[in-house]
Amino acid sequence: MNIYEKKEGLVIADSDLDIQKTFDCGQCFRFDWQDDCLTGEAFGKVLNMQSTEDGVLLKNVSMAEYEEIWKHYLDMERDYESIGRTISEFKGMADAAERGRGIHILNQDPWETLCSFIISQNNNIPRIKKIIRSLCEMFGNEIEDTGRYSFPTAEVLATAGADRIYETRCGFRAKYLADAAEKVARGSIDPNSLRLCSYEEAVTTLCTIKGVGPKVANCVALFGLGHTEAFPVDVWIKRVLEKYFEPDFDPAVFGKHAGIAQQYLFYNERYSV
DNA sequence: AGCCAGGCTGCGA
DNA sequence: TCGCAGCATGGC
Repeated sequence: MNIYEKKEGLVIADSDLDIQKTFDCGQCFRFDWQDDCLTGEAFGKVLNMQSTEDGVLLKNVSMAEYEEIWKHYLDMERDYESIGRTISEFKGMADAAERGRGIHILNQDPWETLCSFIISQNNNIPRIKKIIRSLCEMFGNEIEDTGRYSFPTAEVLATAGADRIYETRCGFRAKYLADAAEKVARGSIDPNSLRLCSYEEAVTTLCTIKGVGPKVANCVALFGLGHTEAFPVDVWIKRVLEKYFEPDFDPAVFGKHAGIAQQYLFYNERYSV
């Protein structure tokens, strides 16, 4: 990998990172394409990316900002090529690992990830994105006159309450978001601290929130807490497991790479071909 | 028009 | 403990 600054921004060269796969594989709902530019919000900032022949260009990003925020967000320090080789050695994984090459597991904000996947239940991706945008516009703050809004804090959502959250058209999930906001605002759950405890403890804690079950908790563990052994099972993954694996197959065999294997399987089944 | 969506809760057996 | 209807809304 080779990182350097130029006048448009920062270039990540000689990296396996594929922003198309990474941001279009359903782990993140805050980015959109305009032509070949990918723009969205994370950690209260706007990020603008483009895949160029030199590598991935992060527009108007300095080396300092990259080091401080985006390197970790984009999970640039993990050796995905090595992990991909390991995963592809498991029976039935070679194809998925090959097609999923370039996917990174984003290190998203834990609180935002929790809300995003509460919203995701029994929902489709375009509408999930729409609801999250409404939440940000109604309860977040505008980021430097960009017309884009930060994700609201738990305190703001707790104060707003289920009735006002309902105005985002999120339906029955409003009361779930309100419960999550209340628990976090009161301090009975601290999403950031769940990064530091075990995967099992994080999932158990998350499941005490109304509307959070095993699938949502595993998505939060994987996409927001860095617990890469998480293996979210949704309808797509259930289908994959039934089609290609033995009935008694246990994803725990992937160990700490289970979440990455899961993303490869999900992407392969859902998006490729 | 009608099925389905990166599921979960609450109920009944 | 397991199975399953119901859930709000809107994408396709």
